[in-house]
Amino acid sequence: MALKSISAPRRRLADEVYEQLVNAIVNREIGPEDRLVQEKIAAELEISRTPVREALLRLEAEGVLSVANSGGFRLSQMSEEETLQLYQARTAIEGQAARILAAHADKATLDALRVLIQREEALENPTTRDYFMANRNIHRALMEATGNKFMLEMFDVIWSKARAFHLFAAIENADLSKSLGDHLSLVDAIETGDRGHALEVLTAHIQSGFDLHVEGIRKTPIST
Amino acid sequence: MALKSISAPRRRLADEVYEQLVNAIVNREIGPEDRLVQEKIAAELEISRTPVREALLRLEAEGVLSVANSGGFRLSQMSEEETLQLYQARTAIEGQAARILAAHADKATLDALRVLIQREEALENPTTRDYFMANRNIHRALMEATGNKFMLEMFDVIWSKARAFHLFAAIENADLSKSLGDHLSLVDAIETGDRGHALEVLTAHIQSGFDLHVEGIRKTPIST
DNA sequence: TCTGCGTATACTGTATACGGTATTCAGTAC
DNA sequence: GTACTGAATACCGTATACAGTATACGCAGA
Repeated sequence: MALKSISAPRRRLADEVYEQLVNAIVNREIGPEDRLVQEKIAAELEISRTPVREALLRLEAEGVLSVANSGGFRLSQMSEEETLQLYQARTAIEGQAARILAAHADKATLDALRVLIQREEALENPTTRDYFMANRNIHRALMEATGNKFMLEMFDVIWSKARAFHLFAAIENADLSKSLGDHLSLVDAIETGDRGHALEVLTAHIQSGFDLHVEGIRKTPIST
Repeated sequence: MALKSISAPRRRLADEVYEQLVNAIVNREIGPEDRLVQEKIAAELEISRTPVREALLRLEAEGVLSVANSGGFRLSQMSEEETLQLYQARTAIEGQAARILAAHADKATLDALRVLIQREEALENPTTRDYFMANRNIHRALMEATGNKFMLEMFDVIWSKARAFHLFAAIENADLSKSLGDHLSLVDAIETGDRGHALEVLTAHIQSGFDLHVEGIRKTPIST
């Protein structure tokens, strides 16, 4: 019979709290000055402390929050050095994906990627957030094409941090708007089947995003 | 004054439970047939369900456990396909580390690595677990040398899974014993300063571990 | 013996209660 | 005014209590 698994796959209140917190952080409703206290949040949401605690602990484990000296949690701040490291990590994951695709991907997969890229890049009156999402969707599609669930997980972890710390965003704004079509040439590089080449092009692509990010602050290449 | 910070940095009961569970899994005291139920574990450890629940949920998030159909948690099984993917992920992280080191590392760092490798490989009457730990320590030292905390985190995630699922172990047994000195040549490859070369040598090293692993089962290269 | 339904129970998620610890603040001595 | 001490309090971690849900089991009817 066709009626299987309507069940939302185990929805916990903690998940809800988690999402609300992430949204609040992304929308700048929670600033670096705010102290997040279990009881306060629980009262605000009119639930008990238990799920709130779970959500906060999860965010702490992910490195988004850290314990404040006087109780409660604070947004962790990401230093410039750490930003660099996050870009390096991105290169590790996405670069390997490019290598895998260069070696394995068939034409149909690559063409599907091209279609998706063109769709995502066709933005009208885009906000910064739209740019972020489009860029993320494109890069995530590349990851999905490899079919590697662990690497996809890591991709999501990295981009969650980016979102929480408002990275990969302002940058990509400039990037996407002025170098539209860049993503298509990534696919071209993959299609050559040359793993090394695909890796270098992907690395350069991410590097250019990073360069825009630190422009005027300092000049350090990501891996090279 | 010299009396600073005795404080154990926030020890929670949940951490304790978590460790005990991981140990039990690694030591095969928990098999794929066992069902892990919050109340049972809590009773066994003579604590309440709250910290137990937290630990179980964490292990679920890490993919080590999954919910059993009739309540409780089970060990998740890793398929051969997933094993391949884990090796690919390993290549992504450690390969990028090799690239970074090839570009940046100074001689002192590399020499320190060489010393560590020789120390770790000097095993007497080693068990499989000893092999695993030595191999892990060596590879982890490479990661630490890059100074990238995100990549180090991902390394730990990958190797935790490996430990929980008893991977990277039997394999490395043969690997280490018969190709002692392989790790030193990794450092040599890095010292050439050629990023591409370093990456390829590292990839080949991991590939050979994987090949041993699936030998006689099937032949699929990791990324190529 | 097999099918189907109803009840028991097993286990979870959420709420609440309790006890401890660390920070803060006020009061007192200098 | 400054420095120290002690009480108040704010917050957390753990235990326990409660309620809902899904699986298992037994019994009635064929």
